[in-house]
Amino acid sequence: MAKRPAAVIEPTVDTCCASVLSAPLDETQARDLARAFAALADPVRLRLLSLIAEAGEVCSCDLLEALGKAQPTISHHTKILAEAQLITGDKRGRWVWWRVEHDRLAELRNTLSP
Amino acid sequence: MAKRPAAVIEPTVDTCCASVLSAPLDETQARDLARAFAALADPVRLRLLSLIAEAGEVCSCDLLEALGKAQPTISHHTKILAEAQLITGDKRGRWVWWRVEHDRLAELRNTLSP
DNA sequence: CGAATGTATCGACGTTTGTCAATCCATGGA
DNA sequence: TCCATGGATTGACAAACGTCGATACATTCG
Repeated sequence: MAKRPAAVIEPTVDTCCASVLSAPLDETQARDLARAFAALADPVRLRLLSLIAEAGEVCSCDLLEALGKAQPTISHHTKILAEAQLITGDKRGRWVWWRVEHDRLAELRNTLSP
Repeated sequence: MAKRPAAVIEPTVDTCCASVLSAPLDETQARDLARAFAALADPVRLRLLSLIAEAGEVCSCDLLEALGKAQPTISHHTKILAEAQLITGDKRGRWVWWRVEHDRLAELRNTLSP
């Protein structure tokens, strides 16, 4: 399990999003952050994310049967997660391989820190 | 600023929610977590949360003018945040004083940790 | 090339969500 | 007791969202 490429990650973080707790957000910050959390506000997307995280890399076809949803539905959800930069897709041959953007996840985590 | 009562907080944490990244979520976990993130997925609620966090304690009347929304709208949002256990309201006299549930916020933060 | 297959896009449908005017409830002061 | 005030609830409406069948696009294989 977890054939993630070892990775050293987590260098460039928290240069993007303001913390919710440190100072009142202006409307733009609030709108952007809300959009990011909205990507996490769906059970199918959370399961999708956790499946990708566990496997390291997954192609959409695997997600289909794992989640019991129609193919356009899965495609819809991967798109939303990708737009939120929580996953990225790599099209290799006929398949798209998805992996988690751990840096982005850390950014979001930081917005909830004091 | 920040007249928070000193507080020692952050003792009992992470006994509630499974991490999104450690193992695939089942449908129940995913549904509950999604509901929690949905509470954060609205710009008005994020600003509300950050206003309460900054002030330590705020009554709804102050939030009204700060956010430029009608009173039922504010009431609606505080209810959703309270149901998600992200804030708690204390009715003292005629006013309700809101404060942030930092423990709950830490729980959510942990669900995004590896 | 043409058939097969993995994904994305489109269109439609039912549900959920954010918003506010009107109203109700509860508390405190006259 | 009566009135004033802060907040919650109700009802209505428009916008956004999740879902899937049909279809289009792209790549691979024969």
